Amino acid sequence: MTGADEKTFTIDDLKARLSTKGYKLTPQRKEILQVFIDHPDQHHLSAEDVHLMLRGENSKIGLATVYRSLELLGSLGILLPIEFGDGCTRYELNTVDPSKHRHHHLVCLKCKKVIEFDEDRLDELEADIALRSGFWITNHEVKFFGYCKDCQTIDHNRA
Amino acid sequence: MTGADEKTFTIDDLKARLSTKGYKLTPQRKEILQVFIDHPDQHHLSAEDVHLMLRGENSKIGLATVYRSLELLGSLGILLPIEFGDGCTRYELNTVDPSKHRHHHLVCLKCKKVIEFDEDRLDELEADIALRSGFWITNHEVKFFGYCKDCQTIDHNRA
DNA sequence: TTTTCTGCAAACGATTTGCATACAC
DNA sequence: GTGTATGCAAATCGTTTGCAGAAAA
Repeated sequence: MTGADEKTFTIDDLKARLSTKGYKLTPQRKEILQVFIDHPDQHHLSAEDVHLMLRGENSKIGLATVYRSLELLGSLGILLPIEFGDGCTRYELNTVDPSKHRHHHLVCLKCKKVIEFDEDRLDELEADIALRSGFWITNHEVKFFGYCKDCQTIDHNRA
Repeated sequence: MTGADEKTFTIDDLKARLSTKGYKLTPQRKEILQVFIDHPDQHHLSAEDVHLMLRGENSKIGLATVYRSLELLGSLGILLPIEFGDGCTRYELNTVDPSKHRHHHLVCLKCKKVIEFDEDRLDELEADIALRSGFWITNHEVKFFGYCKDCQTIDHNRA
């Protein structure tokens, strides 16, 4: 559902952004970005997800390094953090063109399944809000909550 | 900014919803709902916020009970959970009319300030998504992230 | 060489849970 | 009375941090 051919970040981009801010290009930071590049289908990776995937590839990276690197890549605008209320912060690869950021998440309250939508109709609203609030808006996030086809049973009150 | 005169839930509503599901109306559950009713200005209360407020009012309620009750009131549709990425789940009082749920949150990435907006333009999009996905959508959540007037300094990369 | 980065383990903070008692129904 | 709810304390889980050694620049 999400366009898989939008331009995202490369290892060279990582190198450039790191050095601009005085950070170093380490193998661990490359490995982590590579995980996101190599798995365009698996967005929404948590620190533990990334850690397990790298360990599975013979990396001996530490979990703390994964946490630190995910936060760093987030602050560099290479990854975007997202919260689905499942108790951990997840990340997805950002796109180079900020106007291409926009997609929605549709979350099933019962099975926790997450579906993505590319479409966005909030640019006008964002402009209004920026104007009225004086905020410099850098991103927005839309989530719809409900029950997917499979989970639409009689009682929706108890998982 | 949020309409303060929209109809929200009362203790009687709580009683009704609890008994429908076989839950008991306890003084603790009443106290907690009352906190939200008594402080329409202070939305976004965390479990610890509620606990401290009640302790300040001579209640001897336990923190675990606050957590359990907030989740219960959430599952009854009386409260709505929200996440602002500050490390804890917060709740706000729901409105009786589900079409009145809609408001946005504008979050400053630097000072963590949260501003609310009533306006919503997503009904049409929600209908589209429901139709295409087969989801039964019960709520949606929109957050804009950026930097408030006070925090618009030169370097936005480090808090 | 100099400073940043890493891995480990311990610390941390929010939330959950086990259990005996207390209470709503 | 009976089963649910509470309070407490201990346990849990995701995440952060201190520190000594390793490695970019």
